[in-house]
Amino acid sequence: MQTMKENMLQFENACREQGLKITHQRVEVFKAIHKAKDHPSVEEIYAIVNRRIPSISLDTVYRTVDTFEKLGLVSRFQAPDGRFRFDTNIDIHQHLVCTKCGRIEDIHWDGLDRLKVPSVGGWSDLVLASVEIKGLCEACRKKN
Amino acid sequence: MQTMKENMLQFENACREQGLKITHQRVEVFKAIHKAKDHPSVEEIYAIVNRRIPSISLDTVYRTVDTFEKLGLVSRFQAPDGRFRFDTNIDIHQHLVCTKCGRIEDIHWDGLDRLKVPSVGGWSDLVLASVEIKGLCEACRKKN
DNA sequence: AATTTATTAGGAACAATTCTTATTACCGAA
DNA sequence: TTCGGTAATAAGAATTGTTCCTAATAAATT
Repeated sequence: MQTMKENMLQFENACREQGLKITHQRVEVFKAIHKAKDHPSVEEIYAIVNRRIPSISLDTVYRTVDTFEKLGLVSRFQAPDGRFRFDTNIDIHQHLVCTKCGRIEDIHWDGLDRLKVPSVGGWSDLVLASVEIKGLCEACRKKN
Repeated sequence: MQTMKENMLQFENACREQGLKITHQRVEVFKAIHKAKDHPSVEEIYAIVNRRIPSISLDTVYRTVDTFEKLGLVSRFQAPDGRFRFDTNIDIHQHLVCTKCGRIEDIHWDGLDRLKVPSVGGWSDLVLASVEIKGLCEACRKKN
C-alpha cells in the first residue's frame, strides 16, 4: 500500500521519463482516480476534477486517462454498460459485476493465478487480460 | 456439431415457444451469425444480411440480435474496441483477442472449468461471465 | 381471404468518444 | 526570473455505435 505522496512521486517520475509535462490537469486527474475506489468512468472523473478545475474539459480527461494508461499508471476496462472504467490497480483484472445495478468490485481469485494460460497454435505473447464474474451484490439482493 | 438445417429447426421452435413471428429478417440474421465464424459485429451482420434483404434496416439487426440473445440462441460480448460482437457458441466465453488487429478467437481453457468461482461476502449467484486473453495472432506476428 | 397484432424501415435522437483549432501554460534556456 | 518554443488544453463540432419513434408492412390466426 502506497501513500498518496509516494504515488505522486511515481507519477511525476513517469512523466519526466517520457518527457511529458506535469500539468495541473494531469495532477488532478491522477489524484481523482487514485482516491476513487469505485472504478470511475470518464464522466465521473470529470465531475470530481471539475470541482478543483472548473474550466477543465471532458476531452482533457479522455486524453489524460489515455496517456496514463500508456504509461502504465492506470488500467482501463469496459463495463458491461459499454463505458470505459479506470482503476489504479494495474495488476488485478478480476471483477465482480452486479447484474442489477452494474456495480463493480475488484476481487482476487485464488487458484486462477496458479493456472497457466493455455498455449494456442499460431498465437504468441498470451496474457490473461480480464476476468468478469457476474452476480448479485448485497444491496440488490436485499431489495428483493 | 449441428447442421444448418438442425439449427434452423431449433431456431424456429424457440420462436414458436415464445410466440415470436418467424420473419424473413430474423431468418437471415440467424443464418448470417451462424455462418460467420469471426464474432461479427452488428455492422458486419447488417452488411451480410443486406445482400439478401437490401431494404433491411440497421435497427432491425440490433433488435433481432437482442431478441436472439434473450432466447439464448446467441451470446453477446463486448470487444475491446467497445462494440458488441455475437457468437452462436453460447457456452464458451473465453476469448483470445489480438492486441494488434483486434481479431477474436474462441478458445477452450482446460482447467478453468474445474476451478470453482470464488465466493465473496455479500454477493450471490456468482457465475463466470467472460475471460479475455490478449496476445498476438499469427498474421500479425508474421507482419513484424 | 380478412383480421389482428407483432414487426419492420427509416430516420431522428442519444450517448460515449474522438477530432479540430485557436489559445494557454509548462519548462528549459538565457 | 523572464522568455520563447512547443506540448497541452478548452470548447465545441464531428463521429460512431446504439436506441427510440412512428407510420407502414407482413406473419399467423380465423
